[in-house]
Amino acid sequence: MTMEDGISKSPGYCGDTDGDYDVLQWDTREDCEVRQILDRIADKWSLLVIALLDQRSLRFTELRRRIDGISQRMLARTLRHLERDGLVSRTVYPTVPPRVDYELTPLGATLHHTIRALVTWTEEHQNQIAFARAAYDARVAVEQETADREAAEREAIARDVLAAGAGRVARMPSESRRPR
Amino acid sequence: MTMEDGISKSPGYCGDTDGDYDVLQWDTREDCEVRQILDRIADKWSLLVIALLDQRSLRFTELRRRIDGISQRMLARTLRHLERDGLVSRTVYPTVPPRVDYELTPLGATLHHTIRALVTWTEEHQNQIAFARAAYDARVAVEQETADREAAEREAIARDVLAAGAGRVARMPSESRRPR
DNA sequence: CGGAATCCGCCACGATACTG
DNA sequence: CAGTATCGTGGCGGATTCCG
Repeated sequence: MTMEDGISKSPGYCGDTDGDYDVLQWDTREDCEVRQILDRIADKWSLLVIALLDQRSLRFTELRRRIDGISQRMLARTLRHLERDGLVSRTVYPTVPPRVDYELTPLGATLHHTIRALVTWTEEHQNQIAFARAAYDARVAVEQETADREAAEREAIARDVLAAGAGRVARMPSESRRPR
Repeated sequence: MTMEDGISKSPGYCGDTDGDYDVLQWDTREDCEVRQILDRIADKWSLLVIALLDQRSLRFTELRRRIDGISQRMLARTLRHLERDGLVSRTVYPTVPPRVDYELTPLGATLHHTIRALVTWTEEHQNQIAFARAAYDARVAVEQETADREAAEREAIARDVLAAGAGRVARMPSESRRPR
């Protein structure tokens, strides 16, 4: 049992939830527990699993087939994490072909609403984001191009000066300049 | 310009947002754009930056100091990603000590509510999760222990059998079986 | 079928140093 | 001050194999 990943034995509270927290101090308490939990539930696969488990309980292979990009290792890991966090429950039927069902716990069900909100936001704004990205990329590309041109120009000038400085006549080698 | 990370030039749509999407098919369209955006905004630092930028605009160093765990590299990267996605805007004041302000765009402001919801959920349920984890860990520890004991027992039996077999005729080793 | 264990590539992230 | 460039490393995640 290598334990491989960062499952800490001791939760180690760092700040209680007394309800007196301030939005402006939210950042300070960030790297305690909230951050960790957030990273866990918002990771690559957890969102998917929770979303799929919302309506009905599913078996391991069913989940595997529905998610499609996931490896059995990652699915097992994700499910164990979610089970550990009390978000999904695991029930084993000791039949001849072993069968294991996963379903959302009440706690997991409450999370689902929040997750849906996030996903919905993403869906609703993905075109805006795509547009913003395209604009940004275009702007960067232009800047890059002009920077390249200017750099080439400077280089050509430097070459010219050097050539003129180097002994003898040396006619303008500016012909070697490569406009792009 | 190494481009280092996965900033793809071409967005590459894979499913339009025609409003006719079904919750049950949400999983299938997962690995297209939504997943990518989700990973971006829910990553380790973006949430923090957006949360901090909610009320007022901040300079680079101000953000750096407030987040505290972050390296200048990650902050720069995060800010550029958010800028690219059109969630924060960057304004440069060409003063003698250069000054750069970051603030949320309207789009970024809309995201803030959703993020707050997620964080709030986490804050409200972190004790439940901690409890579930403790219970899970305890259960696993117990199972682990019993498994170890049984393994040791089996090993002892195996040793007995081998010793009996090595020593000539070997009387029925079934006596060494430990009924449980 | 439902995993656990092992090996391994790769890249995300952090620390450091340099630029404008 | 506000970054970029370079390097080193831990761990995430995939492929494979074995077990109950």
